[in-house]
Amino acid sequence: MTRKKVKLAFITNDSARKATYKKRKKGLLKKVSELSTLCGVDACAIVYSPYESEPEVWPGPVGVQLVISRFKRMPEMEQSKKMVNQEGFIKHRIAKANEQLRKQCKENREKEMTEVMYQCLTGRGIQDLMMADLHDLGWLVDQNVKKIEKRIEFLKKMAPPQQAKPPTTPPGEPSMPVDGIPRTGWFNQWMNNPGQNKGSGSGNEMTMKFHENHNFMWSSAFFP
Amino acid sequence: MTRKKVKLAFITNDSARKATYKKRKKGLLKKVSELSTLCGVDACAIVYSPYESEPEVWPGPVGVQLVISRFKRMPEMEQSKKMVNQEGFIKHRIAKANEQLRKQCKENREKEMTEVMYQCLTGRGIQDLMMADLHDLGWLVDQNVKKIEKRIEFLKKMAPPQQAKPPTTPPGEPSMPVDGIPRTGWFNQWMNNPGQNKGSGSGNEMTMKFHENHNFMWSSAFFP
DNA sequence: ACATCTATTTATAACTC
DNA sequence: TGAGTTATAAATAGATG
Repeated sequence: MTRKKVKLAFITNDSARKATYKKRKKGLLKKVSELSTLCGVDACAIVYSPYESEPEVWPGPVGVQLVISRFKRMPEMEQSKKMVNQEGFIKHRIAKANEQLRKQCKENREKEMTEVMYQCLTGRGIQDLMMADLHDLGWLVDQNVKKIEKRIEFLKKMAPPQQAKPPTTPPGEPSMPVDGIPRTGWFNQWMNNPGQNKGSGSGNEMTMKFHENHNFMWSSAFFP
Repeated sequence: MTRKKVKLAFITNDSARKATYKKRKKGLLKKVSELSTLCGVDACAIVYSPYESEPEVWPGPVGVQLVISRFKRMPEMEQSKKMVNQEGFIKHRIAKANEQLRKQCKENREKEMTEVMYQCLTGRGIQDLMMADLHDLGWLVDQNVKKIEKRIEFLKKMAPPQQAKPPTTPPGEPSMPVDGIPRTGWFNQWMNNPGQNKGSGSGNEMTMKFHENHNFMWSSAFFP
C-alpha cells in the first residue's frame, strides 16, 4: 500500500510475495501485540507460511495454547455465531467499498466536466456533446455561478459599495469584478428562454465567450 | 496512532479503550485477511474481548479450527522452537528502538547546537557554554563552512569567474557571496592558532560577528 | 536474498455531531 | 453511543545498494 495502491489479490511474483509476506507478517504480529497491550485483551495470531516449517505466532506457543483452549471450550453453537460476525465484517466492507465507488464516480464525472468546461472557455465547440454531458455541464456552470454570487455577496458586505476596493481572489475560485450586476440563475433562466438576449453589455467574459465563439445550437432537437 | 503519538500501554480510560479496541480489532482482522489473500498463506487471529461474549476471529470459526488443529498436531518441541522466534522478535524490536534513540539523540543535539549557533550570530555570548558544547558548536560551524565551500566550488564551475552573476541561494543553506576567498578548515586552523589574526579583511560576516561582539575567551584554560 | 530509503497509502487518535 | 471527519502517525510498495 504505497508507491502504488496494491490490488488485493494473490501476488504471483514469488520474490515480491515473499518480501510482502515478511513485511506484513511483522506488521501483523506488531498489531496483535499492540491491541493486546493497549486494550488488555487476550488475543493471538497464527500464520502458516511456506517459508518456515513452523507457524509463526503471537504471543508465543504457550499464549496461543491458552487462547486456543479457551476457544475450543466453547460450544459449537456459540462458535458458529461468530461466523455471522465474520460474514457481517465482509459485508460491511463490501458495502463500504461500493459507497466509495459511487463517490469516486461522481467526483470523476465532475472533474471530467470541469475539464470540458475549461476547454469551452478556450475555444472548444460543444456540438459533439451528448445530452447527458450538456446537462451536467449546465449544472456545473450553475454551481460556479452560485459560488461567484456568494463571493460577490460576501465582498459587498465586507467592502462598502462606495469604497470599491479590488477584492483579493482566494486561490481555486474563479475571479470576477464586483460590478453589482445580479446573475442569479442565469443559466437556468437562459435555458428556459434561449432566444431572449438581454443585451445588457455586462461583459461577463466567461459566459460571453461560452456562446459567442461557436455555433451554439442547443435547439429543440436537444431540448424538446 | 494519530493526532498524537500514543504510548504503548494499557489505556486506563474505559470508553477510550473500548473505542480503540473496536477500531484496532477491525484493522487487525483486515490485516490478517490481507496477508492471507496477498501471500496465499493460512492464518488466523483470535481476540477475546470483555465487550463480546464470544471471541472475535478471522477467518471464521471453521477456518480457525483448521489452523488450530494444524498447530496442535505439531510436536511440543517444534512448538517451543517458535518461542525463541517470539523472543527474537521482541529483542529485535528493542535493538531497533535503541538504535532509533541514538539517532534521535544525535539529531536533537545537532538542532540544539544549531539554535545556539544562530543565537551567537545575533548577540549571544558563549562564556557560559561548557567544553562539550563548545566542541560541538565548533564542529557544527565547520560543517557549515564546508557546505559553503562546496557551494562556492559548484557555483564557480557553473558560472565562469568573469561573468560573476549573483547566485541563487537554495533554501536552508546560509547565503554567501562568491568572492573566491578560500576558507578551508578555518575553524580548525584557528583552533590551532587562536592568536594569529590573518587581518585579510575578507569580511566573512558570520565569523566576524562570532568573535567580535563578545569577550571571546577560548584560552588555554579550555584548550590545554 | 536483505537492509535501507522514500513516496504513498493506510490506520487511527482526537474531535464533532 | 456510534458514525463520520480530520490531522497525523504507522505501514509498506517499489527502488536502490
